[in-house]
Order: sequence, then structure tokens, then C-alpha cells
Amino acid sequence: MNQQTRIALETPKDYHFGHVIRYLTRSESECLHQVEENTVYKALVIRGEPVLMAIGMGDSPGGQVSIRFLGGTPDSERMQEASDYVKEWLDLGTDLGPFYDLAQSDPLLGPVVEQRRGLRLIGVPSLLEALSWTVIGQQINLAFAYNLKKRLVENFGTCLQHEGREFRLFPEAGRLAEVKPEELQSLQFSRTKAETLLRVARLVADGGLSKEQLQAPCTLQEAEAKLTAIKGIGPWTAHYVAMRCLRFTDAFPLTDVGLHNAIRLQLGDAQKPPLALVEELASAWRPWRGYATFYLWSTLGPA
DNA sequence: AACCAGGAAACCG
DNA sequence: CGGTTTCATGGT
Repeated sequence: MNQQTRIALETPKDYHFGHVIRYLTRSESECLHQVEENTVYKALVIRGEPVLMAIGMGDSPGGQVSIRFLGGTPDSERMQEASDYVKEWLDLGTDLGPFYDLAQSDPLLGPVVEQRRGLRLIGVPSLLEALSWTVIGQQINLAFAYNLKKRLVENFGTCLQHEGREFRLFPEAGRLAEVKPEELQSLQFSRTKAETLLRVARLVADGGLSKEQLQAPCTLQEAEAKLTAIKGIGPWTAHYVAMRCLRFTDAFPLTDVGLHNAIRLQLGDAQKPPLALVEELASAWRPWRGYATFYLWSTLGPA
């Protein structure tokens, strides 16, 4: 009958599910997962089969994260893959000890990190999704960016239903690859945004671009070079993707407006910091500049 | 209405 | 190269 299969994931020492939930709920327009009563609902397609998950803190007091599979139990290999995905997505495998040590003695970062100790760097494991989201986010405000993503997902992705709940999936590369730029423009994508996004989708669909070829033994600098070779992708986008998808802990979107605002806020300044100052501050955060950036971003959201 | 937004390319000395 | 201008489109 209603037999439910669960997987429990070990959590790292410093882990605060509440902070993770807060990050995941920062936009009302987020369409690729839902959060309800401290449970995250998320769907994947693994080798053609949908896998529906409810992710929450386990019942045991050990601080485990548990995945409950909905609408049928996947086979063990798919459960393992789903579990790997969640581990990567919610960043359950990184030891933040060195980062916390470093932050502790940093006047700017110290208070920020102390206040949100246990927040993880929420990732975007799919390269296509990460690149798409980042291209969408170029030079527009976040609210609009979430709207554009939603339109992309609703128009070209599939939607699963389970017990009245909708699970939306990011479009497949092959599907996006055949979309015409005009279709995206009619959804209020700018022409260049549409072209870049479709260029990326075609590259991923053709196998000319993959996550594997951008990760180790590839260095951050090499990954950046490969990504910025694509028209429409500059240093900001490359580092953003390196940070959220490729998991380079030192990825650093130097020119990011949100980062600048967060630094300004911490310094109590009226003006945004000059780039030279941003670089100087960040040099103390190596090799964790990506985590520093993510924590600083978290100071901008609601409370 | 003006200015801004989790930029990138093209252009120019 | 390093700085400047243009592009593009909604949000506030």
C-alpha cells in the first residue's frame, strides 16, 4: 500500500537545513522545486524515468537529510543517482571547516558567516540549466530573471503531477536546440539573450559542451576559457556557472552587482565599492571566494 | 520618468 | 590591452 521508500543522507558537521530552506524559498516564481513545511519537492528524470522526491530533515535526531520517493519506488540505481543529485544540489559533501576558519578572522566576512553558519552553496547540477539560468540573469533584475526562467520551463519543459502537486522539469537540450529565437523573443527574451541561450542548448545537445569536460582535471581558468569562448558568455557567466554547477570553490564573479551591493551593505557605505577594493577584499577569501560570494548574496534576500 | 538590474560585445584610442 | 559605448527589456 502506501509503502514509502526513504534514503537518509549524512549531513556534514556544520549544516543548517533552515538556512538552506530559506535560500530555496527566496523567490515566489521559482518553478523547479517547491517548498512546503520544511519539505522540498523536486522531480528528476533519470534515464527516461521520472523520479519524484520529497526532501526533508529525517526523523532521527542525528541531523540527517532524508529523501522520500513519491509515486512509486525507483530501482536502486536510480535511487542512488537521485541521492547523488541531492547531495550535490544541496552541497552535502563539502567540508566547510577551512572556509569557516578563514572567515572567522575576516572583518567583513566574519559576521556574515557567523550569522548563517550551516548554509550550504546550493548548486545547479545540470550544466544546461545552470548556463541557461545564468544567461537569463545577465543584466536584468532577479524578479524578471525568475519570470523568464519560468516561461522557458513552462513552454518547453515537461510537467509531472502527483497528488495534486506539479513537478516541473527543465527542458531537455534537444528540445531547446530546435526552438527558434523568435519564440523566445515573444516570451520577452532579448534577441541576444535568446541567441546565446539557444547556442548553448545546441552545444550541449551536440555533445560539444559537457560538464565533464569543464570539471577536474580542468582548472578554473581552463573552464573559464572554454566557456568564454562561446559568444554571449563572458567572465561573469563563466564564474557563476563554475561556482554553482562545476563546484569550483574559488570561482568568483568579480563584477557581480549583487556581490557589490552585499559588500556595500557590510561596509555601511552609500556607494558601491570600486572593483579594486572588491578584488582586494576577495583575495583574503581564496580559495573560497565562491562560498564567500554565496554567503554575501544571502545577506540581500528577505531577512 | 528615470534609473537600475546577480553583463557582453563592439568600439576606440 | 583597458576604458567607453551600445544593446535590450522589464522592475521599481
